Amino acid sequence: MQPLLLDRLLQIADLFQKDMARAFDGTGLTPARVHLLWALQHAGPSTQQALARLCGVSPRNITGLVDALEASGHVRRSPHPSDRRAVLVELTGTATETMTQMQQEHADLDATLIAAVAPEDRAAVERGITAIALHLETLVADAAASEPAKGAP
Amino acid sequence: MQPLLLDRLLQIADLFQKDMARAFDGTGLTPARVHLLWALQHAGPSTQQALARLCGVSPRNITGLVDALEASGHVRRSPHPSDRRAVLVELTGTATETMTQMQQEHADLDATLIAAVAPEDRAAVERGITAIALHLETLVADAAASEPAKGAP
DNA sequence: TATTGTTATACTCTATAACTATA
DNA sequence: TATAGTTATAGAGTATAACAATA
Repeated sequence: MQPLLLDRLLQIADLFQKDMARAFDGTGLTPARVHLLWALQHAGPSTQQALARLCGVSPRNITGLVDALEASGHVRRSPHPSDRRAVLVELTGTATETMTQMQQEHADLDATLIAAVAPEDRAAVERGITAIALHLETLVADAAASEPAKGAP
Repeated sequence: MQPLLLDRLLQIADLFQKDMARAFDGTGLTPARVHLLWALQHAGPSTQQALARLCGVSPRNITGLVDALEASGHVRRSPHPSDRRAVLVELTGTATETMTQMQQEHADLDATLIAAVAPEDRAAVERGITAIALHLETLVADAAASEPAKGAP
C-alpha cells in the first residue's frame, strides 16, 4: 500500500518547514516572523491592521511580532503621515537584503526540486498541482462559508 | 509571473491544515494532539518515549499532550507489564472510532483532489511528487548531517 | 460611533534542566 | 550508570476582551 498523494504533499511541506527553521536557527527569526517580513516585502510599508489581514492573525499578535522584529533590527515603526492612530511598519535595509537573499534561495530550491522530476512529467506536474491547489481552495472556502465562524449558524 | 511550484505545495499544506483545524474546532483536539493519536493508531499501545520519537518532540511535551488527551477521554495510561518505570498509552474505543473516521475522510479528500487532476496527468503527478519528496528528504538529511545540531561543528 | 494599537489575561506547543523511580 | 516519566521554568505563537487615542 503506497502512501496517498496528499500524504506526500504534507511530507514535502513538513520537510520544507524543518529546513527553513534550521536555516533561521540563531538569527532570532522564526516562521511567524519571517512570514511577516515576507508580507512586508511584498506589500511595502503597512499598518499593523493591514499586516494582521495579510498574515491572517489577530492585530494583537502583530504587536508582539513587530515588537520582536523591531528589537532585532528587522523592521522600523514610523508615524502614519495622515492617521495619527496608526503606525507604518517597514523593513530596514539589512532586512531587505536578507529577504532578497531568502527569495533567491527559495527560487533555487524550487528549480532543484523541479529538476528532480523527469522532464517529460514536468508540465503535467505543474498543471496537476495547480489544479489541486485551486480545488482545495474552493473546498475550504465553501466549508468556511457554510459554517460562519461564530454566532449565527 | 506565475507562482513557483514550491509555493503551490506550501499553499496546499496550509489550506489542508486550516481545514483540519476547522474540523477539530470544539472537539478539544488540536493538530499536535491529532498527530499523537495518529501515531498511536499506527503503532499501537506505546510508551511515551516511543511516542516522543514518533512525533519528533521532547518526552516532556508528550507528557503534556497525553495529559490533555487523557482528560478528554481519547487515550488511557496503563502500567507497562515488564518495566515499572514506563507507562503504555493506548487509544480508547471512542478515539479509535474517531481516528478510523478521520482516516476515511482523509482518503476521500485524497480521491477528490486526484479527481481534480486531468486523467492523463495523474500518473505523472504521482511520479513527480514522489520524486520531489524523496529529493527534498535527502537535501534536509544532508543539511542536518553537516550541521550536528549542537556542540561540535 | 468606529478604528488603531495596546495592555491584560490565558491557553497551547515547544524546549532544557533537575529530580524520582526504576532498571 | 542509564532510562522513563515528571516537576520546574521559560519562551513563542495564538486568541479574546477591555481600554486609550484618534477619526
